[in-house]
Amino acid sequence: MQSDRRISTISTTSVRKEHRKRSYSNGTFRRRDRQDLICVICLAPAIGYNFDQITCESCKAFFRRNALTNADKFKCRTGTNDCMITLDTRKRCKYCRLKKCFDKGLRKDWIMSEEEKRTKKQKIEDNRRLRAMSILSQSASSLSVAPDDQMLPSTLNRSDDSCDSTTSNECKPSTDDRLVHSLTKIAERYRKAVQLNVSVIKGCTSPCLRYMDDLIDVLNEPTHLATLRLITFFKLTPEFNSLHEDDRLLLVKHNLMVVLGYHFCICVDINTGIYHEPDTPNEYSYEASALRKYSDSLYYQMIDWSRKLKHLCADDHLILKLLILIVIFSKGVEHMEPVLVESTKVFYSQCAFVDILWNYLNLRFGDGQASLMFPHIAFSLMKAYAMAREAKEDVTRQTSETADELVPLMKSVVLS
Amino acid sequence: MQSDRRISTISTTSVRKEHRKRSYSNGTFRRRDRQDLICVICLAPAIGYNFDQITCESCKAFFRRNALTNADKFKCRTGTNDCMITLDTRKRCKYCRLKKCFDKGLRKDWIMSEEEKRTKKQKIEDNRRLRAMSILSQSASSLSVAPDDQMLPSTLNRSDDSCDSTTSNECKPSTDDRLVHSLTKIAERYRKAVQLNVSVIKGCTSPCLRYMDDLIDVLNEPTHLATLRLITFFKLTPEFNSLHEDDRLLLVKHNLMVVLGYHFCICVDINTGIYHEPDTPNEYSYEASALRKYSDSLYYQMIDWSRKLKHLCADDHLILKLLILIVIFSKGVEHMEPVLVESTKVFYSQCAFVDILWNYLNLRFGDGQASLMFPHIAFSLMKAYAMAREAKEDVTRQTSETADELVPLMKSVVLS
DNA sequence: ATTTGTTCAAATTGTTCA
DNA sequence: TGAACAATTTGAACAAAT
Ligand SMILES: [Zn+2]
Ligand SMILES: [Zn+2]
Ligand SMILES: [Zn+2]
Ligand SMILES: [Zn+2]
Repeated sequence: MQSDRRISTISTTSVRKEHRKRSYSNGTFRRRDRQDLICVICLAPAIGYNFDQITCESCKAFFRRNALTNADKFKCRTGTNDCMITLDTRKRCKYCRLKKCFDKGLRKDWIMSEEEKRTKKQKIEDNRRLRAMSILSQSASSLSVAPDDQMLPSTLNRSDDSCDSTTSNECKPSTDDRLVHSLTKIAERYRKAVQLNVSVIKGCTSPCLRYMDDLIDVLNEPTHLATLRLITFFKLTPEFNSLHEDDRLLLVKHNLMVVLGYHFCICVDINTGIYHEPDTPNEYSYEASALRKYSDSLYYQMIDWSRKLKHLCADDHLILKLLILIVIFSKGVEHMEPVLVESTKVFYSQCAFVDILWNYLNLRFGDGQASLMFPHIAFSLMKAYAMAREAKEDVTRQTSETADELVPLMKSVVLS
Repeated sequence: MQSDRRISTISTTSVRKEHRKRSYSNGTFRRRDRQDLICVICLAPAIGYNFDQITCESCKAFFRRNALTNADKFKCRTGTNDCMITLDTRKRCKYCRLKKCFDKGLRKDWIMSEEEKRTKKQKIEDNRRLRAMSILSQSASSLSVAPDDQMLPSTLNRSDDSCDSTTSNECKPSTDDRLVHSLTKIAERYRKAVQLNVSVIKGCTSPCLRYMDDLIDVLNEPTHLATLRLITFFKLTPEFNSLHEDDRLLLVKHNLMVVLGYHFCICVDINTGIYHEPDTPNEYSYEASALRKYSDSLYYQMIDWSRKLKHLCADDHLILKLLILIVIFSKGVEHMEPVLVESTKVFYSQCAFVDILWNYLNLRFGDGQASLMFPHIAFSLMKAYAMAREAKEDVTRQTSETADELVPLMKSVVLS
């Protein structure tokens, strides 16, 4: 009101700000206006704000293309430097069109720099990969099994358990029962996860080896199937499925490669060198040596690591499945730059499964064994992370040209 | 309303506007219309707007060719000055055809002037050359090496940069480590760049001199290869590759000739007078005296300059490579008319490499030496720019007739 | 040989999509 | 928001008629 006299300089700025505020703070206002917006440059029907002013698509593109080029690149065609710019005339004088853009307050500093463009591109690619993991977001009920919402009873928050040895036997069977129940659930979920994801490759009735020609095939077939199954396994695990979606994506992205190592250990038979998902009699088997497609080094490391791990846990798949759950809840083993939304929840979930493992080890191998085994398990875990990183590097190196052939989900998993 | 008296111009304009509006404000209308447009001049099927009216191709060409010629060049064939102009009759009376063009509102001021035509032609030629440098635009990843995106840690802002592998002592070795790391990267990139561009001329197994007949050959063979390698070198340098494309092109266009001087210094052996890219045992050598093809004067200057520079930097190629990087980020040493889009970024990149050079000189020759050497380096640089300009003049002079024989990329580089 | 007509190349501009 | 695509509009170059 009192700014009437300051139109030329001040008002443009404040009007611009006003626009901004209105357009961003009040969605309905903006939407209502949408229908009859007109471009401040050429008066054509406009689509919304571009570079801080309401413009049509073409003026938006024109500005983006020309605002950063040298001012003296254009010359007014009429020599007046004041050509009228309308829908009809906007093509006639580039100089005046651009001048009007600046006069009307289109901001060239909003045009993305190369740097920003690259960042954005990267982000888009990331998102594309995350979206490939959208099965993570689909509701568990879509898995056509009744999802058991029941979190496993953590034996952690036990006023009882702390008195483990002190308090006597009456509370002990209760704890064991709970443990067995938890373990049963976990085994059950894994089984379901396997069943729910069947190979698209025509099965075979009798045991049958399938040879892999190159790394892409390894990744797109057995590893992809394993990934689907593992993700389903996690989705069937309420502690995981109840996490914030961003966290689920992040945890999978960062840990699944390691998980795949443990899964390999579940599937591989060291003696025969055959890789086969247990309890899937009609599915193909693969040669463990297909891992050579990553690199010979990785293959030998994986075999060696698997042998040791199998020995350590007496080839008890339940332990491996627990380790898988523990791994998937890991954060920060590698540097996990983006922070988790609910990192505490993730941490406690992991603790719960560590606790279950601890108790199971003591139950299975005798009291006190867990504490003896944990250091080895931890060491094995470190090794698994190292191999996962190496495997990713192998993939990155080998598929730099052919990354497109990877199914999108696997891109998310195996590329950095 | 008050413009009644100006019928002839205004009315055509408003009619035109009507056309325009209809055709542009309604996409479907326009598209449907495009099929059966008819020329306002001869009623033949038309293609779209030409000089502001819908015309056929031939009337468009006719108008372009004749509208700017003297009006009285033509006379009406029938003397009526009102011949009917149709598809069949349009050829009969040029006078009336042209008259109808003006009557219908074709605008002769939309025909490009000679000046504009020349500008456009120049632009096309420029673009053709730029496209010859399209290797600058191709993504670095297409170079089939993993592009290391890692900018060199400027020792300028030494705050973070997690001590990569050295958990060692204090700050000093960390800085040195970073320096060594940067230098290693640079040498590595140069090496890769050389490897990635191999001569198309059949190599030789044993050292073998290749004689140059004339300047064109010099430019098209060894200089072209050197150019390709240097451009690749820059592309492998993230600080360069992340610049705005326009800037990359501009920097190369303006600085590459100077860079080629430093590259010559890397390749030449003053004592033997042989020019040979280091570490390419199977490639031809050339006589340094091939520079006489530019001019004797330039040859002597180059040899003298190279000798001094080699002496100054103890023939340390790493220093020369650093100088090359510093040069490519130069702006305004010569008058660089068009302003860079991201000139600040360019400036800081250059500073980073100057910094690296400074530290390297102190490291290699002893603390405090850098400040003693820099004036000489700066003087040498001035000389290099002077020679580059002279070389360009030599080329322009000598190839004025035969410029077509130059490979396009070299045209961009050596023709001002 | 000139004029006319057609086809082509190129830049610019506009639109759609994610 | 930009990328990628499609359309428009210009002159050049060539082919065809006068
Ligand atoms: Zn507009
Ligand atoms: Zn103008
Ligand atoms: Zn016509
Ligand atoms: Zn006539």
